[in-house]
Amino acid sequence: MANEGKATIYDVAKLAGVSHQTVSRVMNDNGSIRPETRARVEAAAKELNYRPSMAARALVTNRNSILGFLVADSVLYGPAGMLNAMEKQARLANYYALTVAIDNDSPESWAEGIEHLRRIGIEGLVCIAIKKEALQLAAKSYFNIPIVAIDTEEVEGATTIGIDNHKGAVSATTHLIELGHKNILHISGPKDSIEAQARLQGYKETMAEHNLQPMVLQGDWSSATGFRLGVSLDLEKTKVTAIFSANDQMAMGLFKAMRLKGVSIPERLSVIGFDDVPEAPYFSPPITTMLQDFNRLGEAAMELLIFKLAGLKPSKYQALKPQLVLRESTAAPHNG
Amino acid sequence: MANEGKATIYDVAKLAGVSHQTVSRVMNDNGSIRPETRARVEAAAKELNYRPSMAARALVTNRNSILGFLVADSVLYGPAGMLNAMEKQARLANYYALTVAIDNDSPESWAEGIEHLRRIGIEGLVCIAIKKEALQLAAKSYFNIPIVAIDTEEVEGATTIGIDNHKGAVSATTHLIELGHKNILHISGPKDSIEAQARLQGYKETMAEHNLQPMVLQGDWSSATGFRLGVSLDLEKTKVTAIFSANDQMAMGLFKAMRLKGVSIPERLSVIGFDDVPEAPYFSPPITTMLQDFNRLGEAAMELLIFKLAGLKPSKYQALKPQLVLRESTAAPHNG
DNA sequence: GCCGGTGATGTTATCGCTAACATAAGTACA
DNA sequence: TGTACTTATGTTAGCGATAACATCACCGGC
Repeated sequence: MANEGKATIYDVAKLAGVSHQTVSRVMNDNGSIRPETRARVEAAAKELNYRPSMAARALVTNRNSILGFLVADSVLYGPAGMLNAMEKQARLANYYALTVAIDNDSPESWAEGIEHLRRIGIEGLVCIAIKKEALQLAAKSYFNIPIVAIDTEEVEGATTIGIDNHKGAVSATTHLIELGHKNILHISGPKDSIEAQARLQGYKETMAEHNLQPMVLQGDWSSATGFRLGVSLDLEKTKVTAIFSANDQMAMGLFKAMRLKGVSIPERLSVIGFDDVPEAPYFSPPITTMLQDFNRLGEAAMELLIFKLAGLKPSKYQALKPQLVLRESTAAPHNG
Repeated sequence: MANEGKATIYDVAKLAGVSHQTVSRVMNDNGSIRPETRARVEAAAKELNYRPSMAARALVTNRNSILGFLVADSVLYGPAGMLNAMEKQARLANYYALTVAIDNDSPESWAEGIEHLRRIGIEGLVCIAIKKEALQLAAKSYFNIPIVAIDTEEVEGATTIGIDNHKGAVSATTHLIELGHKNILHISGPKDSIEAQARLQGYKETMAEHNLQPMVLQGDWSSATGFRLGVSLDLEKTKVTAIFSANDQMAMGLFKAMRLKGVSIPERLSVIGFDDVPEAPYFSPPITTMLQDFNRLGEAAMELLIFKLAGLKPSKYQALKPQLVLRESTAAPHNG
């Protein structure tokens, strides 16, 4: 414990009575070593509390075992959950997770974050919830390392992975239609979000399939906007009886607006959300929503990246389908 | 753009017509350099798209500019927000944020996470929301680098920083008392959380000061437990008219239980939470709570760490006091 | 009994930097 | 006008690993 972290490969070699190269071979488990020698080296390493210098290793191998995580909105439930899952997964494969948080709305922030990662040099990159343009910039700067992007548009130089937002939106919309609703409004996510667009598309197609007229209000993921849209929405005039909100946050804002207007959910208005945030069961009423398994998604993304790092061609990725979670915010329309 | 990231200090030196050491001096801004020489070197570096090798630098300086973040529950709003703020702050000072997520309930997971950080070698460590025992283990393993811990018990070898949970609890309790409540219940956080204990203490002291009888139910931060406790609580028998919940999550569960029992908030029961999660304004009713500024806290913690890294004695840290956010879940008791 | 092959180990060079010392050209002062 | 500093730069050594090549037993087959 005394000379904490100071022993080098030479110290170990000396104590074990072998050459430093033999120690290196034992540590990296390559080349052939007599079992007895290996034992001696391992004992010496343990006694000296030896840990190889990552810096020295990185210098000579040109690989540092660090993966970069470029993330926007890391405070949100989804990205935070994925980061968590991915770090654990990366660690299992002996990789380090270096996170850089950027601001989706500031191109300057993209460049800064990417430059930061370039400086330290990373072996692979994961981009989470970042804008297409930011991803493109990253891909251009990093064209020689594997990149996995989660929930983004396809971009040259990066492999994209995500949940099947389209199918999720179809399920959500179908649920409302099957309950008997005809005037179904969609509150969408921001225009520059690929997930938002996929959900919008799924909604529109499902409506069209049932010969129903789509109605869309543009949102931005935030509860505040959900609230604002809810306040200004005229249910009488539009005859809306159900709303598909592109995420749970906006649905929360919507709920509040409806409470204020005295519109009861689900009797007068059905609402379905998307994500299944932890708070969802505790809304008033508990919200029916589409569950996304961020944990699995994070794990899948990391597996994919590690595959690519190993130089293997990953098998085609099977997009995860969100699951309908039935709670109490949807019901049949009040007057058929 | 072609030989991406491959230029070395020697290439730059050659192009600029100087020695590699001069390049080093320009890059590190030390020693004296003729302005004209500096300009030539900088131009050469730019032309070659030169970035110093962190590995080589780390090898020789024995410092790698990496800070470790040991975090539990990184998915929760608080820790996630702090991580975000701290990474940005660290980046400003040219440090890298390497995150390791551990499981507070598994000592094995602590050891694993800490060993991971030890392997890569870090310059400083931030511990967020981790258990006392885990922090002690970390402090023991890292006694030669600065450690800053957020929201933990004081531990030898680490500097602790946090918000003033005690004062926050006093404010929350006082708010209820000033409204006229006498039978005030506290739903606490887990026993092994220092924050929970400080809040509990603040509650008890305030009650005692006003000659009121404290009542405590043991919680664990989760909405599910808040719900369970709310269901089993007999308001008639206990005469409880107000509840101070140690966090907003549990309050959410409580709200749901009360809705089910037909107890209206705040008419029949006042509830105050703690944290001010983003969803708080959208609860039904919007919840009165104690705001914690996680952003500021994260920044303060990082400033502290950077101070210590520079070898300076940081000035005494001024704990941030949570702010009362008045919303609609508290009111005067129904019958005076 | 000589030869090529394999298994186990040692030796040397090298990765790209910074530290420490060396050098050369001014600059100030006696 | 030489000594003593400062300023600006160059030269050499070494950080702690891995890679590549060298060495030396020992083994089996002819």
